[in-house]
Amino acid sequence: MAVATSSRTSKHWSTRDRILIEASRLFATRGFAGTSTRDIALAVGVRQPTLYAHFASKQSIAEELIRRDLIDGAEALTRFRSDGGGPAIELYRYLLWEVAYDRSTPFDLRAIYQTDLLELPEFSEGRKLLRRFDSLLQSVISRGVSEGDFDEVDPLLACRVVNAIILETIRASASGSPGDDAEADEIADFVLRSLLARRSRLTAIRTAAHREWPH
Amino acid sequence: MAVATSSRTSKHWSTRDRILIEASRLFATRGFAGTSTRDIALAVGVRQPTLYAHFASKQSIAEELIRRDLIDGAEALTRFRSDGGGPAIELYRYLLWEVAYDRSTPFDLRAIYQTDLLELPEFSEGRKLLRRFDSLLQSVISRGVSEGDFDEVDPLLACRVVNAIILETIRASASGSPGDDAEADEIADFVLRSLLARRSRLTAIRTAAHREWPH
DNA sequence: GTCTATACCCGGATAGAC
DNA sequence: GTCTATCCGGGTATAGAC
Repeated sequence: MAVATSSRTSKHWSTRDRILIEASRLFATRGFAGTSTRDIALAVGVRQPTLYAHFASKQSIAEELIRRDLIDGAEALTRFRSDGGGPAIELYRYLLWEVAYDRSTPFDLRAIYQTDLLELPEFSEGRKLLRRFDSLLQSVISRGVSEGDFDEVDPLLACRVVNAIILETIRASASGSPGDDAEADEIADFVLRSLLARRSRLTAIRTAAHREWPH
Repeated sequence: MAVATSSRTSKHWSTRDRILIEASRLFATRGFAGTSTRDIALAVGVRQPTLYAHFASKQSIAEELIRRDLIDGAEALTRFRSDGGGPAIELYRYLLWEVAYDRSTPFDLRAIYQTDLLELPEFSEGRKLLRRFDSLLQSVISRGVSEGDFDEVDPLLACRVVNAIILETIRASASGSPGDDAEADEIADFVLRSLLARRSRLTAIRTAAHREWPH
C-alpha cells in the first residue's frame, strides 16, 4: 500500500520524531479532535504520559507539524522566485517540488489543511504562517497576470484553486496510490494549461522548469 | 459575514432540520469527533437528550447529511447527462449547478469531504454513495476524452482535480466570502480551459451551458 | 526518559417524569 | 417531544518512583 522511500520508513527515528510521524497519520485519518493521546502513544509503542516528556500538549504536536510544512513551502516558493525564469516557470517548479515533497515526507499532512484546524482560535501561529505562504503563492499568480504570461484570471480565485489541487495531491500521496513521476507533470500541466495565455508555451515551460532541477 | 439567502436563514425549520443545520456547521468547523452532542443542542436551543428524539445517534445525523448531498449531486449529474449536449456542456452545467447548490443549501457540507469522515469504517453507506457519484463524474470526463472534446488527460486524475475544486467551492461558500454570480463561470472556465482540446470552444460551451438553465 | 497510578473532566447515550 | 437526572467510558494531563 504505502510507498517505501527511505525517508518514509526504515531509518532510526528518535521517539520525538516517531511521535510526530504517528500523530500526523492519526490526525489525517481521524482528525485532530478524533485522535487521543492514547492512540498516538499506542502507535509509537510507548505509554501515554511519555508524550508529555517531549511535547507540552497534544496541540503543540500539531503546531510543530504545521510549522515544519508551511516553513518548507514558503522557503521553496522564495527560492524559485529568486531562481527567476518568470512566473510560469516558478509556478511549474513549485508544483513539481510540492508533489516530490509530499511523497518524501514521513508526515501525513492532510489534517492541517483538510480539517479547519487552523480556524480554531488556539492555532493563531499556524494561521500566520499560512497567510505568509498564501501571499507568496498569490504574488506569483498576480505577476503572471500582469506580465501577460497568464490569462486574465482572478488571482485570488486561481490561488484558491491551486491550493485545492495541492491539497488533493497531499491527499493522494498519503492514501498510498502508486504515484509515478509522470503524475507531477500531469498536475503541473493541468494548472498551467488553464492559466497560460498562450497554451502553446506549455512544452517550453515544462522543459525549462525541469532544467537545473535536481530530482 | 454570512450570506442571507432565504433558504439559509429565516424560514421556520423543524427541530429536526435545525439539528441538521447546526450540526453541519459545527462538524465543518470543529470536525465530527470534535463536536459534542451538547454543542449541537446548545446551538439549536434544546437540551442534549432532545437530539435522541430525532436521531438514533450522533453518527446518524452525519449520515443523513451525507445522504442528502451525494444523492442530490448524483441526481444532477444524471439529469445533465440526459439533457445531452456533450461532455463539455454537461460538465460546465454541473459545475454551475454545484456552485449554486452550495450557496443555497442551509447545510455546511465541508466536513463530509474535508475530513476523512467517509474513511471511517462505520460510514460504509456514505462511501457507497460517494463511489456512485465519482463514477458518474469520471464517466463524463472519460467520454469527453474519447469523443475528442477533451485533451488526452488521465480521467482519474482529472476527476480528482475537479473534485478538489468542488470542495474548494464548498469551502469558500461556507466561509462566507461574498461570491458573486460571475464566480461560478470563472470556476467552470478554469476547469474547462484546462480540459478542452480546443480552447477556442470555451465561449460557445459557456453560452450553450447557460441556455435553458434556470438560474 | 519512561514507567505506574491517578485526578478530574467531558463525552455519548438512557430512564423516566411531564 | 422535551425535560431533569444519571451512568459510565474515555479524554488530557500531572505526580512521583525508577
